[in-house]
Amino acid sequence: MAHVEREVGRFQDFLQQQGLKLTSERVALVREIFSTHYHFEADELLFKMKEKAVKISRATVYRTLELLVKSGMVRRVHLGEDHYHYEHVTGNSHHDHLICTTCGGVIEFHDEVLEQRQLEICEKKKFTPTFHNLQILGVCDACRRNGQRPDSPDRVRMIGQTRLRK
Amino acid sequence: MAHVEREVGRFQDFLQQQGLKLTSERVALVREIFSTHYHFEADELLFKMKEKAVKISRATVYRTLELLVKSGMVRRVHLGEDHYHYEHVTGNSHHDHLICTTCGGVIEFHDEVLEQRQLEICEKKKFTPTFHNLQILGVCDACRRNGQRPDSPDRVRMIGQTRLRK
DNA sequence: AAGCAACTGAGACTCAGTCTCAGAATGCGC
DNA sequence: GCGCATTCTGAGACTGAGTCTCAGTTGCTT
Repeated sequence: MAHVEREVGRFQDFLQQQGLKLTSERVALVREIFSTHYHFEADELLFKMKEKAVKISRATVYRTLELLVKSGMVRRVHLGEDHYHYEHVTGNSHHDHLICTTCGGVIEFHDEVLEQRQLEICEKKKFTPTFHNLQILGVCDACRRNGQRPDSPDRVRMIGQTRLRK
Repeated sequence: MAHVEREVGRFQDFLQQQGLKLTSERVALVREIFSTHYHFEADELLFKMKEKAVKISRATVYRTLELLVKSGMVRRVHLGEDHYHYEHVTGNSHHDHLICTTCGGVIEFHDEVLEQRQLEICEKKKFTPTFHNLQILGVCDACRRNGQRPDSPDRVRMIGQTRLRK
């Protein structure tokens, strides 16, 4: 919990610095975000707040997420679905994702070799990178053991669209 | 043009094999897709057809794209925007993307070191990969020379949302 | 404590993508 | 070449994530 309050403080600093205000809605959202979910969706957050009988409108959820992204405390990521997900930014630790197309689970990893090689590629192409985004889709250990075949004939559709939906 | 007709043939083979029909709309779309655009959006395609006075409904565009994806001739990709893009699948050549957040341009690349390393990571995590997806966002050579600063204070918002829009 | 800028909620709006269904076209069997 | 089941198409309603607007509210500076 102390940890969560530290995040609230960080956010307050950011807001103050921008001439913005720390409202009760913003505090509630930051607490919710940093007390549990590592990866989450905007609608999920909206739902959780409603569950807790804290009334916060959709517009406010999106507005606050935008501020959190600007402040660098939260990052917006694509996880293979057709809408955004968000995740905490802990320190500077950039990482990428393995996404199980069977259970929807997400495994994070960070690999220096990969990072370095990407920089080399950018240099070769005279490209100045600011950010990157790698998702590897497939089947996790648990799902594979449960007899899920990773390579069904329909795999293209699975990955592209429906599998992760709903 | 002969090249385009070969793609039409490939699509016809696929349709036949699935007990589906080769309609004039499908032919027109395949021709349009494979005669120019390497990367394209569904709406862009819809617009181009309207421009050429070929009347094809949105539903048909999306349905045909779905079939092309299933046939393996086209791939659905995320290019950092909040909706899908599509690209040709030429042979088996998988590749990833450098995306310029200033001009919206896309540079493709393929790198075996990167591919290999990803497989190693998956192995270590007991993850069975089927597909992956890497975008590196940044500023291309031309835009950098034009004095665009890659690291503006607003960079997070730029990358995450607005920059590529519209 | 006042005042004003910033904030909020409700709901209208947008935009990509999907679905439905009645009418149209394809192509297989003859 | 023709009939006809099957598949396709277009129009437009629908969905769901996300954005915008505006009138009323709240935080914070003085």
